[in-house]
Amino acid sequence: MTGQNRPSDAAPDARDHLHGDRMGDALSDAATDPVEKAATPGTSKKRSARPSRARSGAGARRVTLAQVAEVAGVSRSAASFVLTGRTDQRISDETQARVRSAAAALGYRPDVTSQILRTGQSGTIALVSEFVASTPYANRIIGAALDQARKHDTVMFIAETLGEKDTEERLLQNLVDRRVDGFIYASMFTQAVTIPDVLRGIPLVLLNCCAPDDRVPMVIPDEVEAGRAAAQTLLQHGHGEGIHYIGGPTLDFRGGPEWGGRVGTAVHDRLAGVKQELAHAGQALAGISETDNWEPQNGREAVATILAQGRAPTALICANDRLAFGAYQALAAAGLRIPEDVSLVSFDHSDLAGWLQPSLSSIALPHEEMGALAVDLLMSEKPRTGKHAIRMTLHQGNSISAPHPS
Amino acid sequence: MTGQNRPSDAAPDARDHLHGDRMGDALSDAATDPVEKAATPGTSKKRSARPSRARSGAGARRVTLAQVAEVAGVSRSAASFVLTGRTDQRISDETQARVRSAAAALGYRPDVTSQILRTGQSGTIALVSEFVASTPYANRIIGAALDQARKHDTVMFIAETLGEKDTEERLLQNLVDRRVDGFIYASMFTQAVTIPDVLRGIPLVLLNCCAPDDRVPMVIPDEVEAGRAAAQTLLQHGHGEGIHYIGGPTLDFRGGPEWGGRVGTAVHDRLAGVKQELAHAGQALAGISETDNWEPQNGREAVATILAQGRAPTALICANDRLAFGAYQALAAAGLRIPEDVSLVSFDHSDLAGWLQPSLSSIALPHEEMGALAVDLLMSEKPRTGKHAIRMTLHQGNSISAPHPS
DNA sequence: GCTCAGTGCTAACTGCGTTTAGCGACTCCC
DNA sequence: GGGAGTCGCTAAACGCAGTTAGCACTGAGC
Repeated sequence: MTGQNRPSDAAPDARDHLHGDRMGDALSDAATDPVEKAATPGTSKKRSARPSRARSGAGARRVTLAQVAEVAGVSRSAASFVLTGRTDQRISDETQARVRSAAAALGYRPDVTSQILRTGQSGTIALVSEFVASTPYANRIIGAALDQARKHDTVMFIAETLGEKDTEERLLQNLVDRRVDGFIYASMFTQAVTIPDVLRGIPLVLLNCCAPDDRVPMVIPDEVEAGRAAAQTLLQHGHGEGIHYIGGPTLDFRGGPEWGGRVGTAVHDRLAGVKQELAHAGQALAGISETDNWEPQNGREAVATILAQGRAPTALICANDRLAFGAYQALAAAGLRIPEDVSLVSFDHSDLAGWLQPSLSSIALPHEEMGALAVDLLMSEKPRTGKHAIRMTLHQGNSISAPHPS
Repeated sequence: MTGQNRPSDAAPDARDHLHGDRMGDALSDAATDPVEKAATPGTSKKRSARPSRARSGAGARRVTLAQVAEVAGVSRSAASFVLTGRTDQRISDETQARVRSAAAALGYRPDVTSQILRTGQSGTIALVSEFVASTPYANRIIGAALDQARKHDTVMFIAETLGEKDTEERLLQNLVDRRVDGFIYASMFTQAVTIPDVLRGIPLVLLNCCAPDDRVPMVIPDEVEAGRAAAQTLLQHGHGEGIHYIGGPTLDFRGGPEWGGRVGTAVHDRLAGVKQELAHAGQALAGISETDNWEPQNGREAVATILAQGRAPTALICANDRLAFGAYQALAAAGLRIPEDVSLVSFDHSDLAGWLQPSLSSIALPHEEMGALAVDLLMSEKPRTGKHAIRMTLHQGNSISAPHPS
């Protein structure tokens, strides 16, 4: 990364470095190595002999506080007091004006690194997840969180671990080293997590995941309520005996077997809510199709199996939109119409729900709301701790009607 | 963000700059809470080799280089030389070993902020984009880039501007202030961009976008080649006269009218490649359906219109998978079978392609490859500048067959 | 004439790792 | 034995802003 790839060939700057690997070399023998190579690119052996002719172009300007002070004819301290707005220090209005205009004239920007070094605070937060940014399922969490951070006038970084503990450790340590002031620890799908040790002692909000520690605010979708809503809308349309559930409670995802259908997961809670609501109306599911995964293929297979077994259901509740997509395909293949022959309701309300024909009634995963709330909680002085269950709301499509009189 | 939301109820940490009684806290705390304490360890004068509470827990308070040096019985300079692996400095093997074991014993981690302040380098890169992380279209760019960065032993941050110039400016400035060593400036969809001034003078790679400046490496998909491949596969299956293109050249997206169908965009190049290949075989498109957008609805409407006009095409080339999805729906509604009656080929090879039945033949947008290459270029000493066109490869589905003998 | 409070500012130190200049001790060589 | 060279290390400066202790001065009050 030396420098052919510069938009400006004018000015080599201090960033020039070669990729020797300093820390790595130094400590490679220490197997237990606590001082792991902090990915510090080396300046070691042949440090570029380039004179750091420093600033020239626009990007390189580094006006220091000392320069501002000099121009304003005051001490650095005074300049600092003015620019940091310290009201407990007495600086005459006239001097304040001089400092401010000097700063403006020089285009002074405080050096963030020094500020961090001195204050221990960076004024930034980070959203750390395994796969939220790098997969197409929960991205809107990110957009909403960024948007909210902007409203709080805070810069938010996104960091992604790709699910590897080792990477996570390094990444978090690096962020902590950079004095990130607070963390949002997010998960692509709702699950239980262990709070990494590195984060202890730093403001934290869990997003779409939960931990046993009740002192941490956790933002999760209210899946039970969502399940109830799904059942309710079908009941309201007159369905009752012929409701079949696809998705099932045994889904393993990545959480390992012990995670499977535990309380607090989409897998468990959506179904639990459905059952509750039906029971409340004196009904019960006609059947449950457990699927290994929640992709269209699984939906197709499940529906095909159900249909092969005889009586077609009057309605299907699918654990997510992709399963529902598969159901659409299988129903079409069997010559059954939606919603005339079979009604469908699903969860997530992804783009897919709007793409299908007829459009799919789906209960939205409130990713936007969750992302925004997580930021609000992190930024608040005294956040309410524990679980914050966000309501999942039904987005009506055209996939539900009264049951076909059979 | 003061700190009720702490997983650790241990009181103040370095982040609460209560500089008044910090020391007191640190000491009393060392007594009561051996685990992690935030406050800066006493200004060190007397206290010699404190017990190696090592890296207990994690918020474990910063061990400084001075402490390592003291334990090892050398000066800070010597310790620094050893730990940074400066081979030009003469330190005996024995001293080196002492320093290293002291560092290990204390769980020393260099303070990144100080390193940056002194060296002007942070050992990190950043991927900045408008909507790559926050929308579900190009996420795999991120996963691949992260993965590659990890292979280079470098931490990569992700930053997202949400398309606002103002936010972008602040974000980039912030990252530059933090001495990010290099940038990948990425776009959700292929487009021309203006390189922000802040980035001048800093290693840069453009990803999925391009700029007039030839000194910058740019990674873009080879859309013309992709268009040719799409046409070619249809020609090979015997199609010729009845090929219809959906997507059109007038798509505006967000680029403004002057951007529309410009060379170097998916909008323009895919179609251009198709035309080239057909012309080469002495053929031409039977028709082009320009659509305002590239969503399923647009595909449905386009196909409905084509069918209403009379002769059904033998094959459709759709500018992306979502358009193709709409085409599937419209063809099904018209009772036409895929591929028996109409063949389909499309671009992007998103998940959707695999979900459809029959599976959709689609030419992959090489997001993984692009993300990885961008990182490689950024990390390389002397990257090849200018455009790097990445091959888009056809993923065969079951949506193409020989044309129906009409 | 002297204290006292308030005003307006500055010198000096802090954070922490990196880097330069250079010092004492020893060896080598003519 | 005197100069040069090497080895192994240290003191001190440096990067930059934030923070504390305190100084010089003015005007009021007794």
